[in-house]
Amino acid sequence: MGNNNLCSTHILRQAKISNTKVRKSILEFLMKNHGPFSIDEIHEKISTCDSTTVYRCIKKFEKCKIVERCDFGDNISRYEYKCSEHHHHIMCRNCNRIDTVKYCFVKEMEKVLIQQGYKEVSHKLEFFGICQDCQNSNTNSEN
Amino acid sequence: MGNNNLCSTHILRQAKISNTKVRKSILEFLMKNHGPFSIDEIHEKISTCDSTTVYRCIKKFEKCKIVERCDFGDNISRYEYKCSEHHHHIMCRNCNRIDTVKYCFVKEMEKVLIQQGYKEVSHKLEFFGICQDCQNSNTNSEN
DNA sequence: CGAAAAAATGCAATTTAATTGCATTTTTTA
DNA sequence: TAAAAAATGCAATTAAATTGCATTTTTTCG
Repeated sequence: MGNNNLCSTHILRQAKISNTKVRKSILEFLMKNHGPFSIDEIHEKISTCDSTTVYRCIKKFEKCKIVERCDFGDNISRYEYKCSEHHHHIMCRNCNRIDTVKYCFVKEMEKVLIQQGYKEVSHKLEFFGICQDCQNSNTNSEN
Repeated sequence: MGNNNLCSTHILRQAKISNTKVRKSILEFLMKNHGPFSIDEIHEKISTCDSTTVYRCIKKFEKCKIVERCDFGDNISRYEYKCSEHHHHIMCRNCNRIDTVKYCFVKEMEKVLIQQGYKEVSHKLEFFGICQDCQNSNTNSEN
């Protein structure tokens, strides 16, 4: 088996999680292919395992920061291999096609997207952090 | 009944949708209170109607651009009255408290949030538009 | 290496946000 | 004010995601 196998194995080892056949398949699929994928899309490619297992693997990957979740507001979570360069996405409101956006200042980015041929461009931006109340009280709801 | 009632009635009329008791209650609640709310939260306040009706009203409001949907990646849609000034949100990763963010350049904004006392600040930014394929073919999946 | 411990998997069942169908009620039209 | 159109309540359904548990695979460590 080739380089990719070694690579995925290495990543799993480094994350200190079990190096199973299913995890390797999922990780290799995500590493070889661009763009965020839904659980269903991943499951279709990794046809050898149950979809529950995909859910569990991806959840583990997310916790280990191997993948990142993207939300496009259609109640379907999509996941992407967390590669080096910071980027965003654009989804067509009509066909749901997802493209990569490499620029990073909101208004500027929208202009570039319009130049690229997209129309009716808008964006969703949400922030996450730990608020002061939570910093003071030590209650932490993460498991 | 006071000014708020007139106001919500006017908005519904302007949107050319029926001016019902339930819709007025929901709209007035959203107009009086800041921050995006889940269907459950709205339903608890508008205790006189079925939750299905809240879903349907909010969907209608969204279509008429009276409210805007926010996604924080927890599989719960939240809705906010679409007031004049452009802004974003920050949700505490621990307690899910949601605050308003009035600034608008990503990295700058993160700095301001950190100055405001938030820690471990990150953001999610997704774009939406109509891609060239969809502009060319006239298939439109919206109903 | 090989047995014990730990972790992952498959399958079935469950949870929960959201949607749909349909009879009834309310609102709008004219 | 009567007819038409739209909204509502309730029950049932859909679909993404989660959980429990028996079985299998992987890891640990003597």
